Amino acid sequence: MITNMKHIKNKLEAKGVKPTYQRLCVLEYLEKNMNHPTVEMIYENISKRIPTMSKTTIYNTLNLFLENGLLHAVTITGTELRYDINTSSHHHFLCRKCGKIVDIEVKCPFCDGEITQIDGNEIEEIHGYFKGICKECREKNDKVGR
Amino acid sequence: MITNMKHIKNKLEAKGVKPTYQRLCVLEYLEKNMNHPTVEMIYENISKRIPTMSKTTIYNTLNLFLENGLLHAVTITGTELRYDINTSSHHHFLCRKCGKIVDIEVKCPFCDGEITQIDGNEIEEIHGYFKGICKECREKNDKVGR
DNA sequence: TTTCATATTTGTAATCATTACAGATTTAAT
DNA sequence: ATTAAATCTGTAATGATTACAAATATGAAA
Ligand SMILES: [Mn+2]
Ligand SMILES: [Mn+2]
Ligand SMILES: [Zn+2]
Ligand SMILES: [Zn+2]
Repeated sequence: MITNMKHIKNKLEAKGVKPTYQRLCVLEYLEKNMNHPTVEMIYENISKRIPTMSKTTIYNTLNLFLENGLLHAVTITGTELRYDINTSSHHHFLCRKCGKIVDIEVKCPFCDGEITQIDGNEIEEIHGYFKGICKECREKNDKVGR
Repeated sequence: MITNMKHIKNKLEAKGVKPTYQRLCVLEYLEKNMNHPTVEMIYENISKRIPTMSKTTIYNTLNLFLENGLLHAVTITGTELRYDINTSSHHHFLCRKCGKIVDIEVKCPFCDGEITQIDGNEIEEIHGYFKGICKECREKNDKVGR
């Protein structure tokens, strides 16, 4: 995947978002790190290079991106929002050991977008996620011999 | 459904939780109001009858109930936890108009408990919910003629 | 190029849900 | 009645997010 600045800039302009320096930085981070980061993670990374970057700007930028469909917010840990540059319909897995969130591709009957109603309720968004122990944490445990 | 105090008391004792007055009140509220309430909703209701009830006790009690499997927490709005006395495997629908959360019975291949792994990740919990406009809000809109 | 209105960024204060904590009260055994 | 443990209460602290106002940058008009 190409994540150069030109591509980032085009993506912003295609959505009618003015490509400021701060916005380019945030979008670049999201494209390079597809880890469903927290605001804190984004801020920590960017502020190392740009010490003047304000955390409020991260919040403002992410909310702007949300409004313009550049990303999705993931409510899963319960304590904070996670941001997802992958806006296609997919599910998630949260590891209770290492806290990692990974994408899950499931053939869910609702993800196809064919079903638009349930019990008379009109569906606009579908959210699905699993909690448990991720593959890496399981393998790590096996090595220790538990 | 029978929701008298005797039944409530038995349910607590069956899980090894000492049936104090405050705990009985909280569990009674949850059984009578299966609306996936917030802490605030529970507190507002109970504190009317028992003005001495502390909000901290509501939190403590709900966390105790969670530990003992008396209820489930639902992470769906992103701003606060909702509590669910229905501990069977089911999904939810959140109305973006009225904020109501209702149970959804879906025949999801994961809810059966047959699938225990995805991509090597061990599944312990399954969470699914939909967002949109609930049946009642849609009908209300139709009446107005929109 | 100056001028000036507008958009953006920044830092701090406020908000809100939740947890931490310590003192008061209740419970239950001696 | 004593007393230790459990529970409850009120307040303070925490942490994520938003509100807000001042500072800065942008971009068009003069
Ligand atoms: Mn994702
Ligand atoms: Mn439910
Ligand atoms: Zn893990
Ligand atoms: Zn509704």
